[in-house]
Amino acid sequence: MISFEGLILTAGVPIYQQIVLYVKRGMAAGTIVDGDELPSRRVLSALLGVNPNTIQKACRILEEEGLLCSHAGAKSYASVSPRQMEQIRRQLLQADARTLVEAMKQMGVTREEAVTLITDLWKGEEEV
Amino acid sequence: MISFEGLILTAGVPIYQQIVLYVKRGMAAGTIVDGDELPSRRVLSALLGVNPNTIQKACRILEEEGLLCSHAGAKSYASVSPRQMEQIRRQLLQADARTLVEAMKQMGVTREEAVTLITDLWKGEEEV
Amino acid sequence: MISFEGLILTAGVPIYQQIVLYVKRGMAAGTIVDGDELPSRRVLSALLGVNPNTIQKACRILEEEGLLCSHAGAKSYASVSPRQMEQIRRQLLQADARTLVEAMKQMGVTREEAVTLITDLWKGEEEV
Amino acid sequence: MISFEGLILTAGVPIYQQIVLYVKRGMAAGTIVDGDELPSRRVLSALLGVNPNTIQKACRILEEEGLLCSHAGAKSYASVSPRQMEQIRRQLLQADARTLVEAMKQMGVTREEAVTLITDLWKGEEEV
DNA sequence: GTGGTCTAGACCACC
DNA sequence: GTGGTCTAGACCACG
Repeated sequence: MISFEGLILTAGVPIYQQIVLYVKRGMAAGTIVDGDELPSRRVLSALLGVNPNTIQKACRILEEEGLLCSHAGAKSYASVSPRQMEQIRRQLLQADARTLVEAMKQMGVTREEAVTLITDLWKGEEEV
Repeated sequence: MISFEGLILTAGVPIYQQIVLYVKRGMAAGTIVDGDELPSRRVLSALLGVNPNTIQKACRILEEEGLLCSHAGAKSYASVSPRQMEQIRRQLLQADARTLVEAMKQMGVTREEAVTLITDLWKGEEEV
Repeated sequence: MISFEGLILTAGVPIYQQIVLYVKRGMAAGTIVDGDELPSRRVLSALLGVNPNTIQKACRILEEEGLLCSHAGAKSYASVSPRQMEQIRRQLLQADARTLVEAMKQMGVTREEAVTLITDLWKGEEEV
Repeated sequence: MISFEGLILTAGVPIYQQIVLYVKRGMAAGTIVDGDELPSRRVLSALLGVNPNTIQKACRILEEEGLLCSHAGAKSYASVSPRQMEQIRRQLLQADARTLVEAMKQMGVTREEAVTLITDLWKGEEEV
């Protein structure tokens, strides 16, 4: 069963997108593997405190991308091949890193400063 | 005069937020300093290819945060003290870095791998 | 025993409604008369390839309208008086005809054109 | 401006489908021609007493079928070629007539009886 | 119990 | 003012 404990919803960005991204990142990390069972719409909606319809939209998108397999009346399962996993991982890493680099450069931060900032934050979070 | 040449609008996220963030990052970088003049609503609207109302909304937000000083019928000027600049810089850097670290960790990326990814991307962009 | 051979399920409209309508039309046609036995839930479910719950819902509606008489653990029988049959027949015919006339008129079809269309289609189906 | 006065919403069938069908029938009848302006979402929603989102869904479907042309911030216009009009007309007429013939046959009505029913109803409505 | 759809109301970007 | 999107709640068919 896929766990959504680590998902912290942020205001201002569409909820269904956050759910889709969370699942994709889990697949990229290997936390979510092929055949994993997804909690039902109702359970997930209660767990995240959002409307079942919002969950449904996220699931529909994942299904259209071939990452989720769901049939009426039956449970839903993750459907991700090693090839897809690798592709997702690369895409997400590139997108995240690129966003940060763009922001840093625009703020006049040097590469060394950026790396220091990242490593410091990384260590700080590990202590928590 | 504040330049908006580096602003590349991304689809999916509110335009006025992108404008606000662009100005804030410029202030954090020192590119935009206290007293800098903002292009008129009309000019900016034409420059970015967006609706004047959208520009107006971004300006209103910046004004409410005390980062823009505008009087009716007159030009608008950046209003940022060294103390504000430092605060904005720290906030934005922390936010961006934290977002990346969270994403990387969720995807099971090690610190070394993340740093390598960042530095590589940084160099690659410099060549462009 | 009531036959359901002629029932062709259409997607998009609730199945239980289609079943109810099929039975009513059979009563209006005299194909289904008072005392006729209904196949069991299980058999009907298998015959139509539908969930037993859906069959159950259709039966409940017919029962509430007094057109079906079923006792726990026993078979179900059609319960329709000549008066009811005539009423159902008139209602359904009027409803169907009215729907068509409305549609035709809205599309600017003349009465002659409509009659020709109907008779042609009628003959065409008889050949099949 | 396209008029929706003749649209009477029926319960049990999706509202957006009824709206789509109404527009198509208008095109088939020549009542709605290429370039005709559609009332705004808000106006239509108030006129029909339904949610603007329901109107939006109907419009989206019409747009996907190439029968409506709408741009953000601008009015929406019907977009139907003579060829499309003829095609729609044929499809709708066939569908409506076929539905009626099936129903009538199932109820054991003869062709003559059906035609009489239709013509009588047609005259009756004309008097109204 | 499951997933899927329809209607509803609020918000956003744009003219 | 316009069209477009997101979230919400109720309902349906199904296993």
